[in-house]
Amino acid sequence: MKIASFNINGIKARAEALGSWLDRAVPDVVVLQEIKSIDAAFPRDIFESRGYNLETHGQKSFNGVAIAARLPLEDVSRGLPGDDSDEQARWIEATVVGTRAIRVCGLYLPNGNPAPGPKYDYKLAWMDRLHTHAQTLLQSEEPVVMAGDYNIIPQPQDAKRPDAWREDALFRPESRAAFQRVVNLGFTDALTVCRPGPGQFTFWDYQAGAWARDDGIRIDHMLLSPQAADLLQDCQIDKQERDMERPSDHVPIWATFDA
DNA sequence: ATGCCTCCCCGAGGGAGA
Repeated sequence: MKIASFNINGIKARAEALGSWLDRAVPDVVVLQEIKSIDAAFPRDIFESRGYNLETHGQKSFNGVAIAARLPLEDVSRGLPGDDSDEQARWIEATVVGTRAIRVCGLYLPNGNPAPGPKYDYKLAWMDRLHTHAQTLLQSEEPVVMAGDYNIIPQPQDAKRPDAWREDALFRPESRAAFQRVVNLGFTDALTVCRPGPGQFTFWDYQAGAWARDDGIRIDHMLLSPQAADLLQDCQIDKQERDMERPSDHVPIWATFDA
């Protein structure tokens, strides 16, 4: 089973690039972030014309996540538990059953800039809720994949110029520690297992020729529960998508599983 | 490198992103 994550930075602006990537990558499951659309306006045909089932958790203008699969999406849940007053659409999860059932979570973790400030407080509070929910997911002792835009640069080697990010909400010590606390529950960062080493980026800013200079950061991740890690076959970043017509500023990351 | 783009809203120009 091939599971992919893609921050598309606007579903309406990315219909062509996304469809082209789906035809080449052919993921069995894909989670999307920053759809920037309400559910009713989502161009479902991108997926349904290719035989995918689709569940969206949209929001007007900002944020918004979705999950699509060529198999049925079971037990769909929207929203990260832990704060009923949180109206930002940043979490969706569903179970996909191949030869094994996998609980697939798609997440769009808050950016948090400027830091410090209320947006940074929201990011850290959201990560506390993620930690709590991740514990619940682990208790199932089933394969769980938490994939998405974490807005976290885990290590200095995950940025071309780490010094430029020292004060940024994506790289501040509190941010990285909160990410590490989730990993330390027993999750595996799929890319670091399959493709260890520096310079593997998933985001390049539109500005200042960042892509041309390969001035990127790795902020899109796939965290696997122990039961999912046991099934892991491969994990890669589809870097070439950044060179396509009207690209997102992120590229897809995917992993394959014996399931 | 505290924003040189691009997205969204809409029908101008501001908010948001990372």
